[in-house]
Amino acid sequence: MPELPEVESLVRGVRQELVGKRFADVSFLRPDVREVIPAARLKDILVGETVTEVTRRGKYMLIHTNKGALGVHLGMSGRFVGASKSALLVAHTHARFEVNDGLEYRFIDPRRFGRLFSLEPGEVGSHPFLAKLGVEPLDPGVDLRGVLLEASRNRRQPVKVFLMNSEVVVGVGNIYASEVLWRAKINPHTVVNKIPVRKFIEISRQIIDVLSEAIKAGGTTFRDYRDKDGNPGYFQENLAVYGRQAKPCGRCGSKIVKTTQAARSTYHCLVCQK
DNA sequence: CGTAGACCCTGCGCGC
DNA sequence: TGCGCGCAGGGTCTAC
Repeated sequence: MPELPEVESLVRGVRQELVGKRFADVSFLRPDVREVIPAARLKDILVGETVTEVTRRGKYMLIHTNKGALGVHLGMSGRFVGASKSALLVAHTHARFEVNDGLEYRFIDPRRFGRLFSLEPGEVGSHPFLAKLGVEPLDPGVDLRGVLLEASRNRRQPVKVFLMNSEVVVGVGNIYASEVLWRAKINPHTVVNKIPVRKFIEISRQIIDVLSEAIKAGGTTFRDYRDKDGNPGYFQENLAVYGRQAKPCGRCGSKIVKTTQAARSTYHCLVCQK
């Protein structure tokens, strides 16, 4: 469900509302999501503790206290939404994080591809889920073009699959990978180490531009992404190819085609993406 | 080491 | 109306 812009939008909202507040109670409605939830450790880290900051690493949201952090990944269908404590529970609500003034956050995830886990203080760089993640594309200190170029040297996979490899660069998921390549006028099926070096400037620039624009629009709600208030994002109105099979390309008017790569849908224009 | 494919799980829209 | 099928913003594990 969420890619980097959706998680970033969520993180900003949660940060604004939670930093400085204290968790009154935390409860888990089932023992596991994707893995077993470390319930006792999370209660120790959160209950009675003040939220010091809310951060993002790739598609992970991290809610910190002085005792450690709660890690949240939304998977494909996860939501992390604020609600009043007395509001009815919707199906697939797996965890409740109660704050001290009648508010709580709920983790809802029908497919259970998401995860809830604990981090010890200072473990952001070494936790098994985070340690192997690639660079943050929107970090101004990152030479994105250089990283992509270097990582592509020994790879023979299609460029779209390559861009979705979170061990190289985080946050580029199935929607934005197609969008980036349309903007860069590159066919998603092109083997990545056959792409001319000069084109990596354009690829990296479009990654940064697309993700930045999507964050400004509050993310993309193609099916069911929602922010902490249950509101959708609006970037879907700006999608050039994703979900637009058989519709005209906004640049050349040719039909957008839908193909499959690594079991995921890919969209591109046959004419202007070479 | 790099790559392809299976797999995890539930819900929804579609065609019949 | 009811049912089966395919598909869904992700990530990990295995076999080659």
